[in-house]
Amino acid sequence: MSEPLRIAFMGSPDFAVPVLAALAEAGHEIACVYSQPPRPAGRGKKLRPTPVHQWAEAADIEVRTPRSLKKAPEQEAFAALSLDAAVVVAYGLILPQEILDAPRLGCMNMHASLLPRWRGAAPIHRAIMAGDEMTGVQAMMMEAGLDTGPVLATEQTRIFPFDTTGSVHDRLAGLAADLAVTALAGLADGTLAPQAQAEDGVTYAHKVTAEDQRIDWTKPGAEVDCHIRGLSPFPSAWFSYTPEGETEPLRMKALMSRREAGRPDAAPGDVLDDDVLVQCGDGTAVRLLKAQKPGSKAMEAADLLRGLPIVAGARFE
RNA sequence: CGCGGGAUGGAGCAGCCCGGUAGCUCGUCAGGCUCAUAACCUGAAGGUCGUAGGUUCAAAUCCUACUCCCGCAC
Repeated sequence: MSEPLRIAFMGSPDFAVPVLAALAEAGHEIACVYSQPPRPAGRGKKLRPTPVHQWAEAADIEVRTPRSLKKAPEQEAFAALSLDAAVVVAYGLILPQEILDAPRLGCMNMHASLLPRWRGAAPIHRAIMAGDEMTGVQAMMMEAGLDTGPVLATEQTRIFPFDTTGSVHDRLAGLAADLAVTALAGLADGTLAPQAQAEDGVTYAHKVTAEDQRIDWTKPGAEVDCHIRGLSPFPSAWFSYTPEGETEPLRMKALMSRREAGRPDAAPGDVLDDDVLVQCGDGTAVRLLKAQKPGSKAMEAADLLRGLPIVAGARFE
């Protein structure tokens, strides 16, 4: 193993936890963990620390949760850590130049896309929603711009037709954990040289909003399929369905799908058989393999259909 | 005290408002039919109806508290 470094870790969601754990496992001294402040979340509006926060607390590492790093006192406190490096993974705060400059080796970010494609907040979602066939994680040196820094190391993975944001997320988190350790070592001993990102092919992975979630059955089957898998399991795609004899529509979540052939005479949103095959806009269809109705957990289509009749001729909106 | 939905054999649900023998679809097991089958027929096993109290002659059903789950909001 390489020289142990004194580092800070900055991250918030689940995705960042394996990276933090791997760095600790590799023998680095985690001087401090920065994470988003606990926010009211979940039912009941309880304050909930981020997954990174919880992990660090359990490991008895100091956790700081500033709202911002733009003010001098926070920056001084950060500089006072006398760090070799900072590793940043989905932290959620802008790092001002003063912070970026403080660690001896700089700040290294782990990003879940093949830059310069999908700079920004939701790279995994956007890659799958766009139908990308390849993605990956990259270690890069942070600059003032949004995910614009030079890349140290890359690990790629394919996106399969059966992948969801959840499955790719977990795969990339594992890759990121390993890559962070080797990239940090390479950065420290100078064997890895940062390479500037390509100037072409820049796209931005905008945060997924509530309006992004509703399924538009008039879109081509490929898009609907990618939309469903790209938003699964979180925040999830949904559509509206009013069962026979009911007046209130149900808000149904679609969590897994597969593309299939449609029927030339069917309209988008029509259910074509008794196993939730749904017509899309370009004459192809999408079969729902996993879905969720209000009040219930996500279910395989077969389980769902036992309690909720959806037969050929039904219609999704 | 953010709003709402839910917990019933292995799975998904109905029954609850108007208390009184536990029901449906599927799965499992056994047998039958069939060249054969995830098909069909017959039969069987499997449930302290989330937990704890209360009301009642009697509670899945009414009342109270609690636990866990789901959606919205965030």
